Amino acid sequence: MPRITQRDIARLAGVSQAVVSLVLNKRTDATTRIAPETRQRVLDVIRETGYAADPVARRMVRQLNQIIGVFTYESVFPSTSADFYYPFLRGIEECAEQLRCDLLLFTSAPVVDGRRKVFHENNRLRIADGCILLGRDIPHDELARLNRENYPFVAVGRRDDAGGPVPCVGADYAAATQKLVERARELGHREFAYVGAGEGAESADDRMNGFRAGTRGSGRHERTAGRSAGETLDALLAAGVTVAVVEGYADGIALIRAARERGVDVPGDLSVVVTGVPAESADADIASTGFRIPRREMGWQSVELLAALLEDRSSATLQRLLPCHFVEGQTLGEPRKDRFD
Amino acid sequence: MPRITQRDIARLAGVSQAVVSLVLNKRTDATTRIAPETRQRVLDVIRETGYAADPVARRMVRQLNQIIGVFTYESVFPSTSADFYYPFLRGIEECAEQLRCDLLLFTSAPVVDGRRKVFHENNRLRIADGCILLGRDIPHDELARLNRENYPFVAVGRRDDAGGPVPCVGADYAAATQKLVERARELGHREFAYVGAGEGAESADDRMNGFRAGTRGSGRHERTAGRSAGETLDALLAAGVTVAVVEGYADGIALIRAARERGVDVPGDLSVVVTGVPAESADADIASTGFRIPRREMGWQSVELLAALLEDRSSATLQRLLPCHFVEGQTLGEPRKDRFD
DNA sequence: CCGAGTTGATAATACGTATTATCAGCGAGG
DNA sequence: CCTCGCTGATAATACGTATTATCAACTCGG
Repeated sequence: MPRITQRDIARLAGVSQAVVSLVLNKRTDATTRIAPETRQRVLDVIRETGYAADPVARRMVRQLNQIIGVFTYESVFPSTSADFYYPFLRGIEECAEQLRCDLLLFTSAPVVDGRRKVFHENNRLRIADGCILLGRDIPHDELARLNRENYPFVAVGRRDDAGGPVPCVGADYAAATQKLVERARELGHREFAYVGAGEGAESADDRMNGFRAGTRGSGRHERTAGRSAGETLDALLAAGVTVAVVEGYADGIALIRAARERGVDVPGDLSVVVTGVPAESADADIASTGFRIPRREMGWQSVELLAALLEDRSSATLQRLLPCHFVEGQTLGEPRKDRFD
Repeated sequence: MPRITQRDIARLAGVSQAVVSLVLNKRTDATTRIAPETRQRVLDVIRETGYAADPVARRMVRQLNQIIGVFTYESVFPSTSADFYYPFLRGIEECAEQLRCDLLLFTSAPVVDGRRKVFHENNRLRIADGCILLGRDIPHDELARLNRENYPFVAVGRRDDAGGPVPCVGADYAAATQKLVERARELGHREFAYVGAGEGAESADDRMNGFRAGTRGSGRHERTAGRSAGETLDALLAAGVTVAVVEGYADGIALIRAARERGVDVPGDLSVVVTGVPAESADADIASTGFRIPRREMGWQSVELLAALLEDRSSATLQRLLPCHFVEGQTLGEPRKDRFD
């Protein structure tokens, strides 16, 4: 049962294949004219046979596939990754839908050590017109290669240059973190500490930079790697810190829990602000103060930016930074005046 | 920045386009021979350029693209749909990954009245090798048309015939529901009621059939449409029902809550079993008894079945039914012996 | 030194559609 | 009668890949 083609329609209507195509595409240029009765005859046959043009052949002729690739550095749907990827993907899906594009998830990329690699043996990136890159951290060399190959892509999350500026849609962690510090300062805080790596990924760098700007370089830096929340808490209290700016949400929650367990009042004895509160806070018992990352909007705009790149390479701004909105929680308060009494 | 083609590769490697194609397809027939050094030269260029064959052109000639379409009747990522789609997609992603296939989400299909339509103006189904259909209910006419057009697809969830058997991977609601009833019978229950539509969708039909088989036709049927949980509860109690077999999880929870509010003890006064408990019960305060739908496994097997269809049209079993596992909760108990005393 | 067989590569073609160039027919104006 | 302009349709081609037929060069046995 071979597929019905325009040739078949043409034969049935007693015309040429070209006429069928012209009728289908409703061409009414001055250059292409079709007699009304001929057009009707073709339309009749099409209706009778239920013919529909093969979209694949159609795409052969038009260059773009209307397919946007989505490359995730971890599997998308396992629940461990879900909370992270979901909001981004929601925005991506919504924008793609509006642009009438399909989304291609590169599940074929082999997972090595829990991570996918863009450039592997049988790379299929070019199936899509362009690609959205999604991941906690994206290897610098892969970004560089994408740039080198002039492949249209957009990273979700700000990225440092890699053989040229990397097209990306990020969140303005620096400004948001700085604003958190300023707010704490207004409440009377003077002893700040940044809790987390503070380096490595761009997102950490940005937060640390914002922290430094807000504290005028006077803040402490408590690294969490290899330490328990309790140990970090001890270090903070010993140093006389009154407000902890925590890099990761999970670390923030852990710190607050550790404080509660020891009878350290939050925010009475120690204020804790988190640089990234999930959209739906999983821990209902703790309403942490901090800012929200506009993940959905980032997803949306990354697709929009990619579409702009595909239309016109000389697009204005290759990098977009979206503002984060303050989240009023219950873990930031005034510092205790009498704490050294 | 035109697309890289085999012609480009051929030029760079100093061979003809045909050789590139032959190398790519790893042809080792006696009729097609390629010198090892030539092959290597081509492979080198391919690797350097990151070339990947245009799937659309490929599809023109061959049948397969290594692309599996995923058609969802609602948007996937919005949180309202997430809980439903998520487990299916997890299985789909995992299986596709193993098969080295990419997933194409048909986000281009326009959403009308909150639902997508497969067959619309510019249908792109054939870009994929085949398609997984995912949705609470799938229009019968679309299934029929897919069958008529001989397009390879698999529906997730059992479907009635539509111009022939519909390839699908479903859950055996009938058997699972019947087993629930039997279990209640063993505990001493004799007054059963099925709560829900009990018809319309295949999933409802199956549950109802299982219920009828389990009750030997003696059970009641309480429809929920247009009624509050309280009204349903009243009807159940008035009829002397001791165990309610509830179609939807949300309805089940609502019924239990309504009972609690009125001081009706569950399961003391009324047992409630649910025909479909989510993997991660969102309502932590209620551990409902029922069975779990193997959503992830359904997703996985649907891809596997589709792959089988693509390899060999005369596949053995077009329809698969997976068993549901009993979930021991706290809403099914022995009926009160003295309730009429 | 010639015909046959082998090796390695290429030219040609098909897939189904969209588009462009071309062409046959015809009526009108010169 | 010839040419021009116009109408309506067709032939030809391109898109990128896979496959088949073909072909040049070389080897080898006789």
